[in-house]
Amino acid sequence: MPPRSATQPTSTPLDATAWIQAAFEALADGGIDAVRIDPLAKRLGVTRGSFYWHFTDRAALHAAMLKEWRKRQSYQVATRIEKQTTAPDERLRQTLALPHAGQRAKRAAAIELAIRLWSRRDAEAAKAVKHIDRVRLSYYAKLYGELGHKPVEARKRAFMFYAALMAQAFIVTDADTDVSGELADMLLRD
Amino acid sequence: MPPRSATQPTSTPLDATAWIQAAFEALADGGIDAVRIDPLAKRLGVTRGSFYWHFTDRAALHAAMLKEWRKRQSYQVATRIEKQTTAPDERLRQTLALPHAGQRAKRAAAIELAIRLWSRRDAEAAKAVKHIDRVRLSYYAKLYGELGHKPVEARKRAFMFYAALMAQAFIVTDADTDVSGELADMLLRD
DNA sequence: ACCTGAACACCGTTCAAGT
DNA sequence: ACCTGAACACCGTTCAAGT
Repeated sequence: MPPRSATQPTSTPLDATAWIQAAFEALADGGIDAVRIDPLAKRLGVTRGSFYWHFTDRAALHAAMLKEWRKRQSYQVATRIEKQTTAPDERLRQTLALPHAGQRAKRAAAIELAIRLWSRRDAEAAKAVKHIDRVRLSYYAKLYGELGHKPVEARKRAFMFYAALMAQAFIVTDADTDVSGELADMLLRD
Repeated sequence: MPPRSATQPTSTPLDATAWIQAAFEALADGGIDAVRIDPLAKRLGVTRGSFYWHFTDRAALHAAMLKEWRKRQSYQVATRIEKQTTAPDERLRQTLALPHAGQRAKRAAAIELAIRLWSRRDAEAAKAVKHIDRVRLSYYAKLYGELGHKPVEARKRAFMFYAALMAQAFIVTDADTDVSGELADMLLRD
């Protein structure tokens, strides 16, 4: 049994976290249907049976994934940017630049997409997506508010901003045609 | 092998129709996830393998089900009522009374619900639902138009009418508290 | 505390062989 | 034309037994 590398040095006992991490890997690769216990076990270098020490069943893993995603996204939306700069328009610009941070961003986009697909057939996933959308939109609206826009206008702009952000993450584009700068100018003018 | 009764006298060779019919039975009972080849085969009194003479795979069965549903619903929306009466308001009243036609109606409602659930995670199912919704709404709007309402108003009323029809079919209610009459009065006044 | 191994159950799919 | 039977593959779940 060779694997178990990306997660642990070489054969420390696994914990639930390792399974969740592997699950996100599979999710990014093949969507929620690819999150199957048997392949995950192989990937982690353990047997199928060991999964059941950490989770009661597959549904429990799914629930844990959603919880983790909610946590990560709620944290990221503001904190990562807040630390780097304080001007609201700079925060918006930097948020818009995030999808270009290479491999990490690609994986994040894949997970984002997979969860949104999943949410079409799973009520819990749908709840998580709805929640995160609300969190993000509120944050962007807050920033636009700080730029002097009235609440209704700020909400509208926040929506357009979010749409642009999504589009950037999901639409396939050549690396050399990065338009995030122009996009930012557009979304921030007036 | 005893079964194969509801469909055929006693052991005529099956055709695709028999599988589709059994599939709808399973759909009404347990949703799209209950439409599995193995249980269907048992229900039909044949082996799993025979399925593959009629369909290339499970997806083909799903596609056939949607095609059949579209056909049936497109036909039913108008034809069944058109034959019985000619006055538009009477047609609306009779449409509203349909969900009370006992066992048949219950099964239809179950299928309707199952397909709508399914449509949340299946693009083809979603297309079928969208199409049928359009067909139904157009028909109701046409009837309201014949009652003298202007197009926009007719569309609004058609929507409310459709909503009421759905609600009647899906909301669990005591048999003795049939409100379809009052509903019809409300939806047809002015 | 964490995992193996083996077993069971349930299915989708394929296909040669039957009638 | 329609179906059987057997095989294969892939998984979820359980659980006694190991360390």
